[in-house]
Amino acid sequence: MGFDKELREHYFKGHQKYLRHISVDCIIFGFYENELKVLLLKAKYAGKWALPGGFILKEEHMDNAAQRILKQRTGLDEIYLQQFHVFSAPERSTKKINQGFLRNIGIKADRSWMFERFISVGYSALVDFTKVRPVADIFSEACEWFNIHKIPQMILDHREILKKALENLQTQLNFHPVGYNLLSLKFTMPELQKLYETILNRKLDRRNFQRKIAGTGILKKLDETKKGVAHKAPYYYKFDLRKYQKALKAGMGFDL
Amino acid sequence: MGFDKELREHYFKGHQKYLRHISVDCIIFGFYENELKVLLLKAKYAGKWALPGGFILKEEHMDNAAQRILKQRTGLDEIYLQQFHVFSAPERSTKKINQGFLRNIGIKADRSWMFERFISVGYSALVDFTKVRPVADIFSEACEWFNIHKIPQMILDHREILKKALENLQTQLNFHPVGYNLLSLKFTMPELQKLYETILNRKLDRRNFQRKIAGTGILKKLDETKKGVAHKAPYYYKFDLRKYQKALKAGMGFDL
DNA sequence: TTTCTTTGTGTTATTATGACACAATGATAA
DNA sequence: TTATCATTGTGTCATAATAACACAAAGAAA
Repeated sequence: MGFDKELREHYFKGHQKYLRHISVDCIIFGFYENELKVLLLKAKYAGKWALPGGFILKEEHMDNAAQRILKQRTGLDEIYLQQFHVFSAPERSTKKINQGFLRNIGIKADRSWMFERFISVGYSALVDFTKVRPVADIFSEACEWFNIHKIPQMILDHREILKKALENLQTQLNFHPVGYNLLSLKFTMPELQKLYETILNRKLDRRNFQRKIAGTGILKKLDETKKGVAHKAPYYYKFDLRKYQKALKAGMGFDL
Repeated sequence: MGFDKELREHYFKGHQKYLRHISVDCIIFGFYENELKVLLLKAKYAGKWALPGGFILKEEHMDNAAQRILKQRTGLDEIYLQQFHVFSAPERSTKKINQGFLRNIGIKADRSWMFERFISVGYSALVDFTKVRPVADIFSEACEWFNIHKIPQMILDHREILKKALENLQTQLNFHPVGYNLLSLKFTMPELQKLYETILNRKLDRRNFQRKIAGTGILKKLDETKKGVAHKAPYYYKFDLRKYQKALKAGMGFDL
């Protein structure tokens, strides 16, 4: 079958295309139905889940490698992303796991470049959940969203990477356009607040939140209100991109 | 001569010891005579200066590689350091520069691993200037401190790396023990303030600074005052390490 | 003894923050 | 048709943090 041929190709000839010892792992954050979610892949046979990842082409910028990988998994171009940490423990990628995987699909390869040690650079990506069309890679049998607080068993140190990514998202909240990238173009104030609450994992005062956000001037209130909703309909807002980016550089100027 | 033998060894056999394609570059910050300084190496023949750097042993944690490199350049153990960014532009390390260097010292080697592309992880280190004993490496003819605002011509993208390191130091100021690592055990309030002013590159109000720092409870005032100084003698202070580390986790709780 | 610069310790006006109240809205139920 | 009720929009107030500023104490130098 075609997949196996592609896999063999990868194990035996991948080192001609990619840099050795370096990989990229992406944490793709989305926000849907008031939940913070991450996109994960189910590793074939292993039964465990994995972060979307890949390798760096010999003449490719690492940021572009991350973009390429993200495009393949989500279908989206120009995703907002940033590197947040390098994971370099020598024991983090073990030969055994990879070899076990190969045996399962009937490939014998003891000296593949894939068995060498890998140092992985973690990238954090913020995407519009509704625009993503998840696609599994050749190592995986599924590609699905998971609630950040209901993560399944994961391979290698991927759980640890995920944890670090979330911590990073929390501490850097005021320096990155989470609202713009995780929400749709139009959104209501309660939606924006819920996003912040979900990321920070704590309640915020509704009135103070509104005052502080409004105080930065990054929002444009629309005349339109949300339709078909019980109780009082909230107004829609859009970001004032110029002011948003300006405010982010200075760190938004408020604590929540 | 011994150096050349070591160099040949490195170019021809280094790939047996080290991971390919990955290097570590360190920005070593020190504070002396009210100036923020960085430790640089003068590249042999090139005439330009370079960041202290090196490679990762095949079974070594990247953090340990950085510690090992720092130990060799400064003589110090257990230096405070943190990774801050990965530099991965494919054109950042050019074959030409390395080959030119080799020609200058009379070595012919077209296919050395050193000519392959390198992705470099930037580490930021905070050290006690007075304890450092600078030592050049085999690629360098000198190892010296430079004022952060008087940086000489540098090789490759090292200037850019330095810039990013400084930006990182500035934005992360409240999350890292700059005072504890850059000053001596005993220090005066004006010294601490000058450190902050130098890093942030702006003046701070003397009285407000003192109040905010004192407010965190991270300082212990000593009975001793500084001797042999013109005008009123300032008191010495020490850090209350327990409270310092606690305060850092929360980000010090103040803006300067 | 006087001068002069720097340190130590205030005060005050302004601004930001957290805690809280009430009227307006509009779908749903009576 | 009207009442209900959860939710939104907007406001107030007490408190805390901040910026701006003043003056006395120290102690070497003149």
